Amino acid sequence: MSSASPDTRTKILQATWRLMEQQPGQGVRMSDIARAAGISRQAVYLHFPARVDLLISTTQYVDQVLDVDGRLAPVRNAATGIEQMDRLIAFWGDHVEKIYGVARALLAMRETDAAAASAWDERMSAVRDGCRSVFEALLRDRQLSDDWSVETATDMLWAMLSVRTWEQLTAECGWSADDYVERMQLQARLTFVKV
Amino acid sequence: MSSASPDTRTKILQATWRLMEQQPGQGVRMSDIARAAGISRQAVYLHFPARVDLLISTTQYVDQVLDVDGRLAPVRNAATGIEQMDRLIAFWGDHVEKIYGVARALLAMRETDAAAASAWDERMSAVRDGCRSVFEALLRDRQLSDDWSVETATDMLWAMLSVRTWEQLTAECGWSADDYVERMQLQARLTFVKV
DNA sequence: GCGCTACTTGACACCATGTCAAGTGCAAGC
DNA sequence: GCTTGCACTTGACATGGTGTCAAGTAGCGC
Repeated sequence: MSSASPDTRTKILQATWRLMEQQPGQGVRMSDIARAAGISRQAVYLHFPARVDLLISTTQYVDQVLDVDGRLAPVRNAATGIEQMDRLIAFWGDHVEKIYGVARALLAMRETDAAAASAWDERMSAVRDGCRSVFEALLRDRQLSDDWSVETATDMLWAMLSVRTWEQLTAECGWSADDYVERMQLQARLTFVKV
Repeated sequence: MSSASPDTRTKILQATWRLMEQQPGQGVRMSDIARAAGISRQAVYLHFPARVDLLISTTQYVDQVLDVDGRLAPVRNAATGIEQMDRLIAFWGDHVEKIYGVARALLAMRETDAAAASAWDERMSAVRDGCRSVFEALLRDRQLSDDWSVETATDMLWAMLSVRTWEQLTAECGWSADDYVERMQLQARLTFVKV
C-alpha cells in the first residue's frame, strides 16, 4: 500500500494537508484534493478507500513530518512536575496550530463516522496520558494541590487543552499562540499547584 | 408565521427537541422530525424554509420553555462577584445539560452554514457577557487576581464554559452534572480570585 | 355550495460520496 | 518487438439527504 506508489500517495496526502490548512475542515471535497494533487478523483480512491481513511492517513503523515515524538522529548525529560506541565502546554499550543486544519476535518467527521471517532479518540487519549503523567510527577514532587486527585486534574487539564478550546481562544478571542501558552500555563499553575 | 398555525409549528418544535435529546445532533433528519410530529416531510418546510431555520427556532423555543431569563435572575442578583461567578457556573452546568441535544446539532451546522454560525455565536456572546459581568463585579470587589484583566479572564472562563468542554467532561470523563459544577467553580476560584 | 388554508402525495433537481467498467500509456521481462 | 501488469483516466451510475414544485384533498367559515 505505502510501498506500491509512494509518490502519488504522498502527493495526495500533501494536497490534503495543504487544502485543509487553507480552509480548515469541512469545505474540502475529494474532487478538490484530486485536482490539487494533479490526478483524477478516482485515483484518490485507489489509494484511500474512503474519505475517512484519507483523513486518518493525513493526520499520521502530518505527525510524522512534524516529528511529534522528537519534539515531545523535552516534555518527557523535564526535571520537575511543574516544568513538565509548562513544557507540555507549550508543546501542545505549538502543535495544535500546525495540525488544526486536518484536526478540524477529522473532528467534524467524528460526529457521524465511527472510524473517524476512534482514530480521533485514540490520538486524544495520548494527550490525556501526557496530562496524567504531569500530575503523577506533580504528586511525586508533593506539589499537587489537595483540591485535585491525579484523575480529576487529568480530566480538567485535558479538557482545557482540547482543540476546540484552542480554536475558541485563538479564533474567537483573538489570542496569539504565545498568549495561549502563557495563559494556559498560568491557569494550570494557579489551579493545580499547591500554594 | 407563529400565529398562523401554532399547533403544528409547536408540534414540529417539540418533536425536534425530543429527537435531538434522544440522539444528540447530526443523526436527526427532516423526515424523522416529520414522522415524529405526525405530519408529512413537506409540511415541515411549510413552517421552516430550511433545516437551519428549524434548528434556530428550536433553540429559541427551548430557551422560552426553560425560562432562561427567569432562571438567570439569581445570577444577576448575587451580592458579591464570587457569588455571581458560582451561580453563573451552576446555572450553566444545569442549562447545558438541557440544551445539549439541540446545541450539538446547531454546532455541527455551524461548520458549514453561515446562518447557523451567527445564531450560535449570538447566543454564545450572551454567555460571554455573563462572564464579563462576573469579572467586573470581582474587580469592583477588589478580588480579581492581578494575573488577569477583565478581558483575558472573560475569554478564559468563557472557553472553560464552552459546550464542547462540558461535552468532553461529562461524556468522555464521566463527570456528573454536580462534578462539573463543583470542579468548575473550584477551578474558577483558584484561577481568578485573589488569594 | 364556495373558497381559503393547511396539509398530503409524489416527482424531481442537486450535490457529495463511493462504485463500476472499459480504456490508455508506460515499463519490465521474454 | 510483443505481451503482461500496473497506475491512472474517463465517464456513467447508485445512494442518501436537502430542498423545490405542482397537483390534489380535507375541513371550516361564510
